[in-house]
Amino acid sequence: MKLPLEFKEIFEPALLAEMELLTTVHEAKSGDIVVEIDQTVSDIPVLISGTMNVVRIDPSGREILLYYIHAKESCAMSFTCCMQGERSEIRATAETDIEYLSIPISAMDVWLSKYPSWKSFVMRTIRGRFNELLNAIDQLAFQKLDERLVHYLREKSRATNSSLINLSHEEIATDMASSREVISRLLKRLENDKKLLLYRNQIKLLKDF
Amino acid sequence: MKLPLEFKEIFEPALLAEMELLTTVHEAKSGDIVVEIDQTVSDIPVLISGTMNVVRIDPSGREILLYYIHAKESCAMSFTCCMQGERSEIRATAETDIEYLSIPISAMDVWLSKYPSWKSFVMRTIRGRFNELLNAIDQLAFQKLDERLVHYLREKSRATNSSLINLSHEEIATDMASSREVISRLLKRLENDKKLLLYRNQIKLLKDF
DNA sequence: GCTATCCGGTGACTTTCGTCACAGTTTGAT
DNA sequence: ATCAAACTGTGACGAAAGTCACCGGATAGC
Repeated sequence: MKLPLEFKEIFEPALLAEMELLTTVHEAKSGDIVVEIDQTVSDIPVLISGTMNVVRIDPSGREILLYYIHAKESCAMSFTCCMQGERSEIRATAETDIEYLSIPISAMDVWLSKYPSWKSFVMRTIRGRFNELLNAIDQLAFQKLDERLVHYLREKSRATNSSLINLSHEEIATDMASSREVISRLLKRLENDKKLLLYRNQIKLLKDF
Repeated sequence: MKLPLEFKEIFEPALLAEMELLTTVHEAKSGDIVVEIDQTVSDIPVLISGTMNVVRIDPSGREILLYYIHAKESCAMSFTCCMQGERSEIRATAETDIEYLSIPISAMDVWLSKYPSWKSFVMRTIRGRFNELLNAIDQLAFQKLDERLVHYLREKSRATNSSLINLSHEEIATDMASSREVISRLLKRLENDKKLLLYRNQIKLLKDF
């Protein structure tokens, strides 16, 4: 039995049985790319454990972090994308070490008609991603960089389940489509405000962050 | 026969027959709100003719235009949202006078399992909206306001199918989450560059816009 | 016609953010 | 141990965008 217990609460028994037959469990190490941009997606990952991050790289190569995918969630863009045989617009990377179920597109297509619990899972996932994107848009359109930085650190902390964040200022700047010096300064201000502590390649979030 | 010819190319005959029975055709005037924020959506609009716009209003009331919906397209957010009985996160407004098919959620749910052409329509729509949102994010994250303004005017022109744009600078500023004075100045610069002509409540885009 | 309101234009100023330059420290490779 | 590379900190400057103040002209309602 490869499926985790939690899945039994989400999916109906007949579907679980098919899953046992048709899907495979994969692992990836933190940093591994799971879905690459321009790749034609033929299998859909559903996360069993760990976290993935999803990054957009625009046509001229500029990069920005969109959101995280947590356990028991999946990549909505991949659904819709591979169902039409299109290429991925985003990159999904393992944020932590992860385990995921790889679902062949053929199965996913059939299940959509056959199993209400799968249909509802797909719709829930898509809805979740829409909301994350709207969130990202709110952030970009309305928040100043210092607020965005706080939000970024909170999400990162949640994604890695730790108040210790292992990133250089440069990496944060890339995720936020900003520049290293600006991020350094904002972080320094947060440190002065006793919200966090700065180390080399590491940030410790304090209680009242 | 209420369904437009174009739909026959998209949907299979059996589905078209059900559509005739289960759906109703509605009209709305330019400016009418079709889907309101926080509204629980029980019917999904599929555009027959005209254009709708989709606007996000963040929790603190700030507003930004996300994208347009053209004929033979639908509102992906509504799909996923109403399938879960959730409330809408966005507002859809008639940009021009429109005609649309109103599809009860119950039908839409059944069709998803029953008709491949409907399933593929839904997936195509969702994919399209994802791409529009990614587009909006690219714009916000990477483009300067003057480039965004040009992009905005192009899209508006496409949405209304006219090179004459009837908007005050204030309205444009709202759509772009910016301020009136800034937009006025940028428009003036575009006029000096012979890209457009400015009138009261109206902008005429020139050939080499 | 008269007036209140809306709309566009513009100068002056501030804030926010990005860029350049450079320096000191840590780290890793040889 | 030495040296190069990576990381952080910071001052100085500039560009982009937002804000404030005010103006004159157009428009709509009466």
